[in-house]
Amino acid sequence: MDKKEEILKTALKLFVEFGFHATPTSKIAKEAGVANGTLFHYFKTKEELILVLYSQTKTRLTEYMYTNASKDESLELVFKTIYTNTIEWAQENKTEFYFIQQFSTSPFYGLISPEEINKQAKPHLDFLRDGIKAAVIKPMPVDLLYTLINSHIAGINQYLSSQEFSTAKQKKIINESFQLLWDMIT
Amino acid sequence: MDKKEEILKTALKLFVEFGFHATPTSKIAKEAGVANGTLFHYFKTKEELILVLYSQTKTRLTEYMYTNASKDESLELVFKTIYTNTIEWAQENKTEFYFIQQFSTSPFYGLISPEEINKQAKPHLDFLRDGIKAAVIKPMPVDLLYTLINSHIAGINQYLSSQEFSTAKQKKIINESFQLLWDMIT
DNA sequence: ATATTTGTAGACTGATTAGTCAATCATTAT
DNA sequence: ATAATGATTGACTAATCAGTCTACAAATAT
Repeated sequence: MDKKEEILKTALKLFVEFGFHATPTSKIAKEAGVANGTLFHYFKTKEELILVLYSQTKTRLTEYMYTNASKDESLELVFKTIYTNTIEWAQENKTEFYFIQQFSTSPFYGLISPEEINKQAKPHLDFLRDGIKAAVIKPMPVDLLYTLINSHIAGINQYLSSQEFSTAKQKKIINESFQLLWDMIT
Repeated sequence: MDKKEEILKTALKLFVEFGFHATPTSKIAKEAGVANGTLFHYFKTKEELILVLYSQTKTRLTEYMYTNASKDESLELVFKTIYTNTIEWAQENKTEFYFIQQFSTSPFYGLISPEEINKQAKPHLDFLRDGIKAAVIKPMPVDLLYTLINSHIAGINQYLSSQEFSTAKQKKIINESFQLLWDMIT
């Protein structure tokens, strides 16, 4: 399954660089070093390729978010770990993160089933509900909370990507902006 | 200049509904009720049409943001007016707002000159700098502040668009989320 | 009135596109 | 060994695309 991976990897890169509109399948195949037909062997249509790419990438991010977030710790610490993980992943996988955003604000997003969207969001919403029940997080609609947190993270990430920061400086920004967010929601 | 407006209006709608990749100029012309050649009379290329559409729409939003934000009022009140204006505009011009987001997270955004980006952001950054000087807003990089505020607004707007709220409920959400943001940055 | 520019039309084109197909090649199962 | 299955190829096609061109109409200037 080496070629399939190569196609996905190349497609991701080209979509981010040139956009969906200006990335022909022929270019993807060529740059991936496979024949035209091979692409369509693995993906029935260009659209399917795009959708698979999104689901896969989004899943990878979601999985990474919860690494080392052991439930034994305090709610704040777990939340901070998830927060930090997310920004770290975004910084280390800029193309992937940008692709997720590009996809999410495109008409393609409407093709993702509500089930899949809910499935992706569920762990986060559950976590926030726990936080409210424990009277740590302010009582408000979890959907609103979730959107607010996501937007905040997107913002921080945009800022971190806009300039070159040293690792130390970067850590400082992440810590401080976490505190802003945490104070806002608790 | 009726037809030019019609082309822009139709293009906006179609780009949001189908995306850049799946909106041929022929479809825009047809739905706008003009001939194919007319579109290219007003816009040299499809790309130019897209760029003009963005600049125009972004300018309209920026102008609307400052309506009734008289500098005589307190900083908080001015900021709240701008905040409320923005969300109101976004809610009343959902297609336009969505287009701005779609464009901003697409490779087309890279074609906007730094001058134009700075020009659009300048009034906002100046305002924030004043707020910091007046010791009202927390001292931090204005770029970070700006990004954070923008993201917050995008989030609230997304939430407001996700469900149908009554006008009263909507106002309540806007007020409360403003308070969250204001507390966060002051 | 006449000339000039500007707006509008839509048929047309050359290039490009997504996707197909028939034919090999590689791998695994029998 | 032989059969069967899946992977891979690249030439091919039918459709579509952005953009051109010629012609004419309307408005404006001289």
